[in-house]
Amino acid sequence: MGIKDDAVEVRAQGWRTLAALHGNIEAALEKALQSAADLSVVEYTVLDALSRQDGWHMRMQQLARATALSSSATTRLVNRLEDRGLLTRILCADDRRGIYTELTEAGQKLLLAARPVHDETLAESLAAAESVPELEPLVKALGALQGA
Amino acid sequence: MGIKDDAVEVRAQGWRTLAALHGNIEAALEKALQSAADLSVVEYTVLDALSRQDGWHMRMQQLARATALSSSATTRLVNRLEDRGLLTRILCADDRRGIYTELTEAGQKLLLAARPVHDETLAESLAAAESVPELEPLVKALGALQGA
DNA sequence: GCCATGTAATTGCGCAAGCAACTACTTTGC
DNA sequence: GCAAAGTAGTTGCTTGCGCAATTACATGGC
Repeated sequence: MGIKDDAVEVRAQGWRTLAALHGNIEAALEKALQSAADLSVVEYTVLDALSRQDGWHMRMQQLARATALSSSATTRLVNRLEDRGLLTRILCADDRRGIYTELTEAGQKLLLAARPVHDETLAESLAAAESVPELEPLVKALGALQGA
Repeated sequence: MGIKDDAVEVRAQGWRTLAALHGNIEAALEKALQSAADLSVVEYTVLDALSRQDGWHMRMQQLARATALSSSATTRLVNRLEDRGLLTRILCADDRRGIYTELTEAGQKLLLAARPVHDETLAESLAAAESVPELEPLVKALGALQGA
């Protein structure tokens, strides 16, 4: 076991920890958002990303990147949200291939209702993870990212 | 904006970063493992978890927890791997409801072939993420977890 | 011993994801 | 100008997931 092998093992361990924490948080958010606002995590992510965007509109590809989804999945995700009246498609004037998505009133309203649930659930999940020995260091590190 | 509101925003930002990094790594691993060993990330996770277990066997529920999957998904995941001859089901003697899964020779062999690919891809993904300003601090923090 | 309750794993079903093929539009090269 | 190559978004198809119901076994109360 040389230094190099250790580094490999440290990375693998770090990745497992990251995946575990991610899974925990996502599952908790999924459940909470589903029951509070009938939104999945990605759906919330879209609404949230749109609301934090200047002008409140984004192109499909930006959305795909923001959600780490394929473009086909993004299309159908936007379809679902549009069918529910939470956002609208707007054709790009300058590039007629492109499509902007924009939050509707209803979308903003739902997001405002969902955000506290999201934030609280996130806080709870992180707190819970902090009492899991395996996850605790990563949670601390996460909190220290911007926190000073 | 009080201190409390800042904390909320820091957590949300941290979560987005975590999710983004997780997504990047998972996508890269998915592609690499798929083409190198015809394994998905969860499938690799199962083989790897089994190999790092004393006696090389785990119960379905442990596997479900290790992979952050539902029990039904775990059943089908084990089915797939069993059909390919990579692991076998073994009935528990002491609790006849329980089922142990155990790596076969072929499973161990495939894992040994896949592991270098996994580790290299992980290293590359982390290196790539380090040059993304948003992700860089988290990658550093991850490396520092066990790394000293 | 026996019934009620609880737990382990599996199966039916609906849904959302990715890939590949396609359409529509834009840009590049000549 | 116009053909060739590139880019944005959508659709058909397959696959894997979670939830809820089910089967098989274990455990506690009496």
